[in-house]
Amino acid sequence: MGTVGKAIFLLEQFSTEQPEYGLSDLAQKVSFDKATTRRLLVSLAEHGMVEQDAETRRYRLGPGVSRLARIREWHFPLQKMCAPFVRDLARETGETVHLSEYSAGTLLTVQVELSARANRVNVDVGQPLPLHGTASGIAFLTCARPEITKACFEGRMEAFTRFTHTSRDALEKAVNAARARGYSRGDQGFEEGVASVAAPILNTDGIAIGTLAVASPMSRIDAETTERYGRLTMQAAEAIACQLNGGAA
Amino acid sequence: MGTVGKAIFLLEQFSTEQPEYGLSDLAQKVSFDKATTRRLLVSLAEHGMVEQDAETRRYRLGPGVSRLARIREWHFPLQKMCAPFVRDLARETGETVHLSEYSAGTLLTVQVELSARANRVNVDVGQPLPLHGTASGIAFLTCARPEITKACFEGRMEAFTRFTHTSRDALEKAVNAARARGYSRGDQGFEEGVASVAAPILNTDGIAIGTLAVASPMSRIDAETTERYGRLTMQAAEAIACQLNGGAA
DNA sequence: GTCACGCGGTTCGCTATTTGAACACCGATT
DNA sequence: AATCGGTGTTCAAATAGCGAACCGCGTGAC
Repeated sequence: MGTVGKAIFLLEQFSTEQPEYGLSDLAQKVSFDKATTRRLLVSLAEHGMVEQDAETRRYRLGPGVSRLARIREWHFPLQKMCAPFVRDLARETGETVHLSEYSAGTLLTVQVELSARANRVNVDVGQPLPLHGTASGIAFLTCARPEITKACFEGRMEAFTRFTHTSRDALEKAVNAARARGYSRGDQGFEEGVASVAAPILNTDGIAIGTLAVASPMSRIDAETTERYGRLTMQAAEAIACQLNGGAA
Repeated sequence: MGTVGKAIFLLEQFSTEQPEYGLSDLAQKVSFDKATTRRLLVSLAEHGMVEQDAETRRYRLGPGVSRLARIREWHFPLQKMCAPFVRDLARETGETVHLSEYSAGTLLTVQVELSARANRVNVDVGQPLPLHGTASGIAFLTCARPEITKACFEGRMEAFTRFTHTSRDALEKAVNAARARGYSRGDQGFEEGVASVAAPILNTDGIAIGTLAVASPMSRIDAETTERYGRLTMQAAEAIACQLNGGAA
């Protein structure tokens, strides 16, 4: 791994559950030398990508990352643009809706609108979703760049539940079915008792950049509602794509 | 400059005005070798910090930066938290209000609420504000970490207008006056015809992390309104700090 | 058509940067 | 005061980065 790879790897250790690290913690977690870790952190800190608490000496993400993100959101306002669609879909279905964006091998949850019901599916912002094991992932694979699909098919497929597709064959079948249908179904592939539908959000070239998904407890779901949610999700994803790309159209 | 420094420097070239670069453009802009630039970009792309348009082959900021920013905002929701205060202050004053956060030597504009008046001051999100030349900067310096103040006093002070403080003496006087007053005044130090007041936002240690500022056209401002806006800004900044740090309190 | 230019991308020997074990430090805790 | 858990620093060894020169491709001039 190159030096910048390591530096970014450090940044990626920070999460909502673990937003701060001491030097040694972090060095151990990524198994770099303490000295190395420190030099990287100092470099990052010089540019505001991390900051060190003056008192506790612990490190956390700095203002620099927010700055970069604002620049990106400025000319590619995925989140802002999708917010109303996500809300509407959540209202129409009464279920948890989440929006994900593809990044470096997985789908990252960007936005979540939780169901108002007591029995609901919880998804966290920032949570990565495996391509092979979720409705979102399968929807994404229906229109992903060939390299990505290939890498996914050829990689190891972890089994999250006893329903997870773990063979290339099974996955390919699921993807093809989803492609034909226009939306994907995920039956407890990632978490037992959860059924989802998802549709890809396409860019101008017809390549998926992310997905929109509805996740419900199995108990509330039958073939008919699945179909209904699937259609709604698909329509919302298309509307998003339309606004993202065309503007008007 | 170390390798990670260079990598981040690349990221910092992207801005709202110039959100995309070709390889050669970028290499020339930062004056690195093309090969170097490319290697860095590839490393960054592997982690989603930049992405390359499949068609035009140009590079832009990737989803990775948004992800990191979301993690940061999650446990340090500066922007979300400040939004209502910024709006209220804008409503009370009828002028443009902007919130900045300190990062790597300057204040970065995080949020702007523009005045509804036709004749108003415009500030862009992401715009960096020099410490020595703006009301925000001076407010920040009243409670900055000593190293920062020192570096600023000893560094070169660019003159943006004929009113900019360019000597250590003048700046120090302005900072001291602001500290005594509780808020800073900036009279056309950055842009002619613009008068601002600003107050620092402090962390638990009493160190400034950012500023809140009101910017008005000179024509609408007199000593009395300046004083009024100053007080309002100060109060809002204190309220923000209180909520950021204490929670309740 | 073809020539030359500009562009993205790649190669490979040289060298400077990074590396990490060992060490120094500082503040709590016993 | 001695031990522990942590941050931060040093320096010879080695690894990773560097960049001039290179390829291949598309484009526009002539």
